[in-house]
Amino acid sequence: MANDPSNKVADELARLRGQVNHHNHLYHTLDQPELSDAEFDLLFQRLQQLESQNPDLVDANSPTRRVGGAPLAAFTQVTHEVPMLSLDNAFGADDMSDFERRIQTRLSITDPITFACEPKIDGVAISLLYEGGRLIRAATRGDGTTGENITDNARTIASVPLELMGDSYPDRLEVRGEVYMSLSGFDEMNREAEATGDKVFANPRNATAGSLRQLNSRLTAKRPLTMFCYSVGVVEGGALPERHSDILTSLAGWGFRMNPLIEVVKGVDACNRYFTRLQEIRSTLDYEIDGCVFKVDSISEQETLGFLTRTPRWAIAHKFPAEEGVTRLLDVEFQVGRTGAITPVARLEPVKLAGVTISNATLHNMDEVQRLGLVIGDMVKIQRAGDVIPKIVGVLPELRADDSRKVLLPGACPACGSDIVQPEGEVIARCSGGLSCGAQRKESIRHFASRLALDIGGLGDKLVEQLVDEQLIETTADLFQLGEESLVALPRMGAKSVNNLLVSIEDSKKTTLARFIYSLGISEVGEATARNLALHFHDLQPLREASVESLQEVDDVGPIVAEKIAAFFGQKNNQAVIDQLVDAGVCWEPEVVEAPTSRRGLSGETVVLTGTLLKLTRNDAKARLQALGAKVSGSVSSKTSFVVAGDAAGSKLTKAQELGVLVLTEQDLIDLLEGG
DNA sequence: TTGCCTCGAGATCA
DNA sequence: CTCGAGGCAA
Repeated sequence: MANDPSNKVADELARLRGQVNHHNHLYHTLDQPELSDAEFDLLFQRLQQLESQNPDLVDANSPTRRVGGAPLAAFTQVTHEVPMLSLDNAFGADDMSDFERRIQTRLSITDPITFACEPKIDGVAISLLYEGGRLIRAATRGDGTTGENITDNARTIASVPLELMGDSYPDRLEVRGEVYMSLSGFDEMNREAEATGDKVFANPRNATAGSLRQLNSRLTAKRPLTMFCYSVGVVEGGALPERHSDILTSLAGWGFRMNPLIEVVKGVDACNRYFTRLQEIRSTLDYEIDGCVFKVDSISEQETLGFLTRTPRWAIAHKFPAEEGVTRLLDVEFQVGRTGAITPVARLEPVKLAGVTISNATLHNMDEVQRLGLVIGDMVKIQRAGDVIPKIVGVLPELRADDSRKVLLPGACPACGSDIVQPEGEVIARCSGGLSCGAQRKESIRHFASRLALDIGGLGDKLVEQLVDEQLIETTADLFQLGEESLVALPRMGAKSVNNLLVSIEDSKKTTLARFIYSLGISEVGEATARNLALHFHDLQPLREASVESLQEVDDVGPIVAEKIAAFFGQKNNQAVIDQLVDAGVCWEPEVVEAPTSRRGLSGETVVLTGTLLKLTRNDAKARLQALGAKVSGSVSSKTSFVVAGDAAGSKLTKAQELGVLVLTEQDLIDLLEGG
């Protein structure tokens, strides 16, 4: 075998790949090229040529693949093995002191804490997963639990290592960081776009997010993306150092790009000085930052500190003060929410602020309007902080125009004309129309279909609006009675859209008790309370009959919330809608308390069974897949993780092959179920 | 809340 | 080909 010529070629390919990777790393990650561009091109072309002569020896992680590959049908979902959390925010030196004090208390020490300080890059967070030192998957952060598989796109980013350097890396290693565009790269890209008549991007952050969501990675490859790494997720088959800063050093050694401004300091005062210094040099950087991140440097201390619900206790983000803008308040409109709450919304003269054009801002309630002393026609100060929501922070009364008019709460609901009531001492004014108010009906249906509720894809605001206005539906239960005939009659609803909608309505029937409770839209019952109710009552029936007293036994449910819940189930029409939903086939598995350590191997995956299974019954296969967290669906789409094809599989198999969806045999499935 | 990409519908042209 | 809706990210 040693004399097999293909081995020699393979060796040569490996050597060239190594060289290209090495010089790529020197150029893109370390910014210290040793070859001229021409010399590098020569090397690269040699690799390309050899690969094109030996297509069977081409590696998926070859640097030549950075130019992108064939377009995807759609992104698949990825479940993060270690959730990608967000960070708590500090809004000043006081918050920073509190942060250090909390840490000292929890660790029972009084010495200053050692922190790693980093600039907070204004880009898009991603996760890179390596196995045996090879990039096998890249994913967006998504909601922190589930993101999108953007491996093809990430491969095109020159500073993302395709193969790790050295040999001391863990066998499985997930590296996290921020993808962004340098300001110079962004400007150059827009200049070119302008020259060729293409559309220009509004700001580097949105351009980055858009580039990563490109199904055609060849287009992503043309965008000037780069990344800084800042933490790790999964680590298996190898150990990392005891300090965060040393982990980053290890990462750099394996080929990851690190921000050069990262520093380790002692004590919160030094953190604040770092913050001030970064604020000063912010405008000189070639990338956008919106603040600093401070992390407890000791990993064992991090572990002792642990996590709150959504954020680690050992890290905090300190954002720079928000940019302010001034514009004119053109009008205040009133929107009606799901529970009838009337919310004033400011219509503003469009103004550029931090890279986007602001023309709307919520005002929350009339107290806020009073507090600001808002008058229509006023010039107002607006902010768009690190958070995303624009906010009116004040008025400039000296610029008040003569034709200004006061903001008045309307007496009647703008949607249905019912009286607007505001109980004494309450901040929120409400439409008294209940579900006879079209706006409230629309909002409750929209809530029912929303992602965290029954997640009916394709049923957006506009469609709900149409369905209610055309009187095709009145309650959420009516959604399940919708037929093809009535839907195709709607504007912009062709056969395809109608079918997609009906399929996602059908899919939504299989849900969880917690989602179902949440979907009902009971006042004060959000995602967390719905989950607590589901865990406490295990099924719907006892909840439907629960007394105010027994409801208060549920975690985080006090007298007020209990009263709201009991009142909701006390209404005959609510009970009737629930009956109709259950009759229509909305169902859920009995609620089991999930052990926090149990990792369900297929969660987030969608599986389709087709053809005749010989060794398993269909129901058995379905139940066992679901037990592993998979969603078993009836139709193949690009979201399908894999299709199990039994005997005499038909159109679903064809569809799967068309979409390039993985197809497993029955034996594969059995192996999967038994082996994990 | 805005900006981005994708998809499907419907218009326009061949 | 253009437009608008839906979904995603911050």
